[in-house]
Amino acid sequence: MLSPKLLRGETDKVANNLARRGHELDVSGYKKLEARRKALHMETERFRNERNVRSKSIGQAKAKGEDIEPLKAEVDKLGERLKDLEGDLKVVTRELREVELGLPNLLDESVPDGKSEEDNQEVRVWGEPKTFSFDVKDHVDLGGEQMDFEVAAKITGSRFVVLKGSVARLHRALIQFMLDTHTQEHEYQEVYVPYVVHAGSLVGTGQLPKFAEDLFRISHEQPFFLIPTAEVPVTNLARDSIIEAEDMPLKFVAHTPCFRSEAGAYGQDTRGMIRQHQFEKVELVQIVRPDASYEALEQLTGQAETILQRLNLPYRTVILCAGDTGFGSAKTYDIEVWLPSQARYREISSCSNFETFQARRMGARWRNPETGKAEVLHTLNGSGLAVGRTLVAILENYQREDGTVEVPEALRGYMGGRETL
RNA sequence: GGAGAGAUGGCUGAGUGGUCGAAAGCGCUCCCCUGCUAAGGGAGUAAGGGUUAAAAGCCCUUCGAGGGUUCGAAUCCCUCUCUCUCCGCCA
Repeated sequence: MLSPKLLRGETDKVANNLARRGHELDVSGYKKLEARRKALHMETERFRNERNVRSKSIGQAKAKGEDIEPLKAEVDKLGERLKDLEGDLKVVTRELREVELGLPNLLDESVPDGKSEEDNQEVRVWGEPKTFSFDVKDHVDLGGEQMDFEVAAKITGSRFVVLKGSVARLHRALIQFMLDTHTQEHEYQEVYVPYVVHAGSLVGTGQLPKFAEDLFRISHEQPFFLIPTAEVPVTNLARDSIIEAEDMPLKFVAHTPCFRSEAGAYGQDTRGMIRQHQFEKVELVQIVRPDASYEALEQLTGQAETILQRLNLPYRTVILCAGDTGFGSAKTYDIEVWLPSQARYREISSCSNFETFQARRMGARWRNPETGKAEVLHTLNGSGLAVGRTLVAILENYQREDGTVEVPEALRGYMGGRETL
């Protein structure tokens, strides 16, 4: 959510920034609504004041033993009008909040213009796409019987997978390796969190109210959802709280499954493990002082890249252009790993600075020692990394001519010393 | 699942219809005193919003959430959520 003050005070400026994303803010509609809210608000306050003052005088009159009946009747009438006003104000406030919750974040100045993925800018490239002297197979062929989409479809449906044997173990090894690296070398605290969250948490991180169709909703009575990313429960750790400056930055890493309905992705990446309804991810989250968030974004992105470097997987990092930057993000780097079967880079991590966008929705603040006040903090997150896609990248990049796959050196300790899958 | 207790400011914790945005303590800030591994005294200290060029001041809202009673609710009633204790069940 944007600062209501900023939105009110500099509506046109905000509209211009949002236009870079292709989001059109209805300025006159917003201004009209806001003007109505303000008028109602002031009128309501006036009536409340009147009521409070008079009620107090009734109390005093009663204490003196005076007749208070006529006074009561008078204030009673006032109360009726007040009730109407409060009702109207509530409706308008709710409408306005709906509008505010639907607005994406402001973009950082360093975000390049552009409409789509094609306008993203390469920031750096690491490693070189390996050349193969034979026809490369994709991960589905390489996984063979140990990557079973058919049985998963029987159990559940499309976009699920069953992993077996050494592929299942490699999958688990990747999780361990990522968690160990981030906790031991990058000083993240490992956390275990709920995979089911209520709507408030999703509003906090920005998935709701706008992107409900991307989520799996469970339970009929209570609005519970499966998490689409660990970002939701982990960032919400700071919900409704005030963090002391000396405790910052808070750095959390969590491994969780992620569940996405992938509505609207029909026909995309239907083969293999690239796009699944359920996948594992190791997620990095930082809760930081506002003046430190951009430094933290660079750090966090670099930490995610470390994993690919250790696995010796070629990748590149791009900065997302205005049109491709996610709803809540002010600035996002995507890390893309090289997939030989597709002969192109594919997203494996997305690292974003949300500035105050999520914190404001969540009520997450920190105590600024300079002002002594509780102020809205900044949140960031990034995949470190998407486990399923990392598995895909390993299978494809480490394949041999005979269809076997070499185990990356960094993972052998997690694989009982095996050198081949 | 059954029975009971509770939810108050950064924290602990008083407060059962008006003078309570709320005692006290802790913490924090400032000042005074003191010279020795410290302590003592005083003052201030909830958040959000409106009015303002800004501040002061004034006003509104907020005592888990939502609804209700009342001229007036932290305080009474209803619903919900969460926490704790005991019993039952259980990975």
